[in-house]
Amino acid sequence: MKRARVTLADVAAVAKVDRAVVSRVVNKDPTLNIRQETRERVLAAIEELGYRPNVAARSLRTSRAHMFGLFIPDFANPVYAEIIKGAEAEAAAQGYVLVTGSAIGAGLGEYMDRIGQGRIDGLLLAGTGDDSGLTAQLDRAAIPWLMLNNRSRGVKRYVILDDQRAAALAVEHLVRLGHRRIAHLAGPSRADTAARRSAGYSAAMRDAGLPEGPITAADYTPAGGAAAMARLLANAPEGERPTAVFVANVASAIGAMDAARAAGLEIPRDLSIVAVHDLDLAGYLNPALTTVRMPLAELGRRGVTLLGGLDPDATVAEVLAGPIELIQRRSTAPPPS
Amino acid sequence: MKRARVTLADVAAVAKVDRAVVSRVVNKDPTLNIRQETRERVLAAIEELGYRPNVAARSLRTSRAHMFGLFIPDFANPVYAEIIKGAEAEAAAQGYVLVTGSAIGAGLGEYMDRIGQGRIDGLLLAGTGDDSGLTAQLDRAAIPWLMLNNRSRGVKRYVILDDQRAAALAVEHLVRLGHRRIAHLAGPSRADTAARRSAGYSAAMRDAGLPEGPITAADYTPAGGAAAMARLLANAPEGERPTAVFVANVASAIGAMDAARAAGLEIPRDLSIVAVHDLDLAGYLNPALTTVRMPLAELGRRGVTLLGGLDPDATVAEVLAGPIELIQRRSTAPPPS
DNA sequence: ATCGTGCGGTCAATCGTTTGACCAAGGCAG
DNA sequence: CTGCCTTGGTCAAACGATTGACCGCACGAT
Repeated sequence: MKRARVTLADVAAVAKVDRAVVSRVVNKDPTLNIRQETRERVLAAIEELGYRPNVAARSLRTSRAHMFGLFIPDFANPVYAEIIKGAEAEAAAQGYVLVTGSAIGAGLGEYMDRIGQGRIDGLLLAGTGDDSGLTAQLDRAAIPWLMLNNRSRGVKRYVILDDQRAAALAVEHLVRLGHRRIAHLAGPSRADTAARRSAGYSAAMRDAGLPEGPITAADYTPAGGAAAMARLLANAPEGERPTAVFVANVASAIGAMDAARAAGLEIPRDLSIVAVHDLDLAGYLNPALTTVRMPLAELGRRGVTLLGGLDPDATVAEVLAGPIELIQRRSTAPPPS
Repeated sequence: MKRARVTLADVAAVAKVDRAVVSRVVNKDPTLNIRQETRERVLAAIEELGYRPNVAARSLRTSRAHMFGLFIPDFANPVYAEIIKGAEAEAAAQGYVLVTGSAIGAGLGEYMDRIGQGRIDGLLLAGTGDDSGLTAQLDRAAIPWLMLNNRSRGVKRYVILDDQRAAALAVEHLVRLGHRRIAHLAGPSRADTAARRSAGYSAAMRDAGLPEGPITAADYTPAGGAAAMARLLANAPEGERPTAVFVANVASAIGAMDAARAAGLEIPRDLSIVAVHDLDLAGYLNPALTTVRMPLAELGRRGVTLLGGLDPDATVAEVLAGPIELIQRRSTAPPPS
């Protein structure tokens, strides 16, 4: 069992050529002039020895790490799982490795310290609030970065989804069912997605000629959704309780449904619920949750693509075109008559 | 805006010392003899220039990448999210970066190719079936590896949880409630966790003096759980339908509950359900799901710890001691009388 | 006067790849 | 015969950090 690592020099020795030739063969250098026979000798030697290029040496020399970073707030949020999948697939297609890190314990700053200098060629920031000190630091290190699904103050590089349209789709669905008192369970006030969905809600209500219902902020978690729904129901004057709620996030919606049940309401008979982001899970809930599907994987993919050919100084402001559709299930129905 | 990266040599020049001194200061080399004043000059220069060590150069020289890999089947499975969290926290504590990859598209083999040689110092394999060719390849590359929550044929390095005890806890809970016909919705037949939970189920049934109920295999997904539950109910002779089901995984359980409802059963009145793995979500389902909590984050943490000081040839076979507890919620109740 | 030793550093080889520059031999045109 | 091009490679200097070996000086002991 040989376990000393095999280097270019070893391969070169076996193939009886210079290291340079092996390197150029490995990297398919088009400027290399080589006899077919020699090339085969080299390839055979590589195969025989099981040669794999040493990435450390390679990236020291080329100053490209062939890695992208993806920073997310929390792995437990399945919304990010979709984004990761898309990003990972695209990174793999480009021959890059994706290293996903979360805000566990420390924040992005500490993550960057661990990542160190020269470990990644670009960084995707998903769902991270604005931290202008940090983006400045990234700029100083000349690391291209891009915000996913999140803009923040003064930031000039992001790609987002059309959350406004998603919200409108949800509201229009409720309106079509006959609802007139439609509340909004929004996301946390710091989140840009929350703001965009709220804007979509407001615009759609206006378009439908309806007055805005109560709006309550909630974390993107079941617990947050439950608490917010409880508050929303407690504050509604008797007889003016909303007949439907547009929830900004599917995780909150799960908690919100539970809180509504705890308040004695039956879904969808007494209250319709529709939420943003379609998860596998949504169809198996009780009742199955009506959602708006967003192209999350596509967002991850697009992020990596952009990062690939990005001038560190470039400006990117893109709203991803992609299918956004309403998935109707059992949690929405006409209002009680 | 200076963006040429600053190297040891730059710092050394500013501090008017040799590169070696700077290196030793950065790495806190205990053999270094240095005047306090000089050390401060060096630290000041580092601060002033914003020096960060270049990881490529460092790992080329030391042949340690300060990265661990973690390979999982699917990011969308929240069970892995917990493991990742624990592993990431521990890796961070050790000054390592965790690079988590999934089986997207290609398998572990292709992942290893992208990771290349020398990019990671160790690899954690979570929930990956046996692939002896691959572990052999890892051994050849002298990369320490460890299976998490999964043993496979002939593999001598793993750390697992006490799934057998978890299963027993669940079954005992059902028995205590008075159930006698307890079915088992197992995991996929290839999964080692499924086998261990099934063994726990069988042992607990035996201990309780009860005959094993029907056992059906299901993927660890809502869809898999739904399909399996439908099969299980269809196959049960009238009048001998189980009054409770022990489900091997929480994701399957969500689907299983839905299928039970679709068959006209009410939970827990007609059928009690208890599942392995406690997720945040479980408490907000309708009805809230009784689960067995497993120390998943601890598993990830322990994996990294072991990987840290691991001789590539060592044998590890550990059952993680950690709290396993039943979280009783609304999905379990005494059987119909 | 000599030796040893502790202090406060310096020197330079090394890790494995990449890549611009260079070169020998053969062929062919003038 | 000379000059020049093409083919098929070779040479060696980087990339940036680490680390064992070494060194000059001062001081105290013998």
